[in-house]
Amino acid sequence: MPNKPKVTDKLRTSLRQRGFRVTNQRMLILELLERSRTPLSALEIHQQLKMKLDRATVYRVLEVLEATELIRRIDFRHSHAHFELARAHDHHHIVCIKCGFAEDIAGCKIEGIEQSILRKSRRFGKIKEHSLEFFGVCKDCAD
Amino acid sequence: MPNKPKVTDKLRTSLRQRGFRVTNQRMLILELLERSRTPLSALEIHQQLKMKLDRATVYRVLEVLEATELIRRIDFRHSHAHFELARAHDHHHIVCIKCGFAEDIAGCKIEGIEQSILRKSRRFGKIKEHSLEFFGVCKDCAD
DNA sequence: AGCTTAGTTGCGAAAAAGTCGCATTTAGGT
DNA sequence: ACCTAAATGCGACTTTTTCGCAACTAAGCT
Repeated sequence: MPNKPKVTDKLRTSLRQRGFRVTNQRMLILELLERSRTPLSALEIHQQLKMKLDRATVYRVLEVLEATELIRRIDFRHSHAHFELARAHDHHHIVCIKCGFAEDIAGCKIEGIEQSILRKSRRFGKIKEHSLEFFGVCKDCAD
Repeated sequence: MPNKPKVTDKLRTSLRQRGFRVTNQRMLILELLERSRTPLSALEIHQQLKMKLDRATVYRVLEVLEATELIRRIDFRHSHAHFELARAHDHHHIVCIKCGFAEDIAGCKIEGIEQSILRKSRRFGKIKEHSLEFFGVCKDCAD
């Protein structure tokens, strides 16, 4: 009975606020990322939505969604970016340097230190985002 | 009178320990990264050492130097990787999302929490590295 | 509901980033 | 000095990302 369509509502307001339009392609990608348990690459997004949108559009949509802070870009050191829905910034990732397996780490360890960083920086006045990833060896790959 | 050639000495031992050879190309890249005040991309490294080594070699050397933990890979969200000398892990970075300018942040905020992460993880037994980058807006780009 | 138009998309091309196979060269042990 | 496995250069190639432009469409206006 209560609200199901949370992400798409947020999409509407976030995009409109900044003069962006609400399009099918943007919906599709955002919903896909919402459903996904793991961060997805541009290629994975394109493959899962094949025939629905163009590869170039995937990149352009991801750019807009990132700019509106609806999604977040993540670096797994795989030579291509991954993206995930920007829920509350409440987790980080740990990635296996051998097999690439990635797992969430619950809890954000960073909030609170951003102010002290800005106080010390000569050149920066604002922090909008951060990324914290750990790289290790998963138990399957341990020798 | 005391030791000047620190990094190259470390290169010798680190490489030899793992059965890698000490080559000119590996020296050149490591020394370049040592001299550089900022992390460099593969392209920048290749350009600065042009005529001394091939583009493919740059990537292969970077892979080896990263594996031996002599250098570290950094993600500035620029769709290509950057690399810096792995001194003590004593700093992070802050990157302007508008102009790309990057600055060091002194002091590592992470050491100490890695153990608690491993205790909670089902799949990981070892953390070898982490990356912590902040993304904000530098004063020149503030509107 | 139709008109308008600026924002978006698809398409094709291309740039940028990274990888691979193979012949040649070289580090480092004997 | 010789031998051999490791590393490099070269060229081709794949993957990842970006771009220009014509066609399409969201959303404001009447």
